[in-house]
Amino acid sequence: MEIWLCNMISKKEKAVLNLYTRLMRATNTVSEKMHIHLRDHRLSISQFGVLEALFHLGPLCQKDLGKKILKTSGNITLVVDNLEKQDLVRREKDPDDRRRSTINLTPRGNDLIKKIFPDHAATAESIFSVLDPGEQKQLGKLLKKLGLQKQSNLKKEKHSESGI
Amino acid sequence: MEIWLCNMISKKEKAVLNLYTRLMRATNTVSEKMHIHLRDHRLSISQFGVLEALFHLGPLCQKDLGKKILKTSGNITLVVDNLEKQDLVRREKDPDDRRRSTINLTPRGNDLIKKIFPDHAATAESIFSVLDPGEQKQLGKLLKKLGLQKQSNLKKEKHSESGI
DNA sequence: ACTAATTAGCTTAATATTAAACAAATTAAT
DNA sequence: ATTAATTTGTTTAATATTAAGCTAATTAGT
Repeated sequence: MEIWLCNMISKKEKAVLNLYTRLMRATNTVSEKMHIHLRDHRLSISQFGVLEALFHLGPLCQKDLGKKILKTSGNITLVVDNLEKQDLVRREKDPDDRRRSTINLTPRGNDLIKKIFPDHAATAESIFSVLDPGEQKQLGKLLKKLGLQKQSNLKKEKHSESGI
Repeated sequence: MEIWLCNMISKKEKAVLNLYTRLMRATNTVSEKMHIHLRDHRLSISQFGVLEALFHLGPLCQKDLGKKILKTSGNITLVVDNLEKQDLVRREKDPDDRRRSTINLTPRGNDLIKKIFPDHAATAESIFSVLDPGEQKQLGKLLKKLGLQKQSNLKKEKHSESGI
């Protein structure tokens, strides 16, 4: 069962692939759980991400929202469209730069996110409670290192926004 | 900017949300990089996952493939359909259980995965090389703990009163 | 044997996501 | 000032994904 590995990849690469798998599985587990309570409010993860970002950071343009929730601009257009249909956010033309619109929470959107955010936080705490505080801190440190890598390490990128 | 946190969530919850964000960002960074070289072969991550699973584990039924690459059964049906169209895998009726079909790699599929797998492994190694071996081991341990949690920790109902 | 429950896979409908091409507005270069 | 390059957001087309419901096949309980 393991013989094929010998002539294709090194032991080191095998260990790293295992690590990759674990990262994907952990993320999958966590995302699924985080998604459960959002479904009760008919919010996708992206929609929640937008509401949360606006709630925490105040009004943002779509570009910044995209950077925040790690989605493409076309996707943000749709997410904001759908949130606008539900009267949770409102586009407002930026007078200083007429390419931009500023996305604002409506009172309804503000109420909603204020209402469900504590649940969101409690869910996250419950999920990560399998790790003790020291482990959580350590995990955070390692994930930060991993997430901060720049695309330029490998191949070319499409739109290199600095923050991600 | 931080005042709102005080009366909504605890410091502990805030730390955990930060950890959650880092997990998502790290996964996003890693996935994007892993995806780059697959695009050159016109494979989605799911498609590659199926080929890789078959390559490593031998023929599998769709249920097992779903467990392996963490996708729903309906999705597996489509992924296998598309791979079959490209003559990379082949469904074979299981004579012992006629509900099942066994998914096999075709020679073409076998050649492809054999050809691109080393690149895949090398990419993974490059991505995770920002962590030293000790850190990688530690990260693996923590992610395993996180990924192994069972749904039963939280609420497991699929749809609540609202029905969606 | 008969019925009920479960399982595997498929289908359908709705949504999500991306990539690519595009228009309009802004900024930089000369 | 005029042109070229960049940026922001939208549109479009293709694919991905899930949830829910469905059929057929199998298994378990009686």
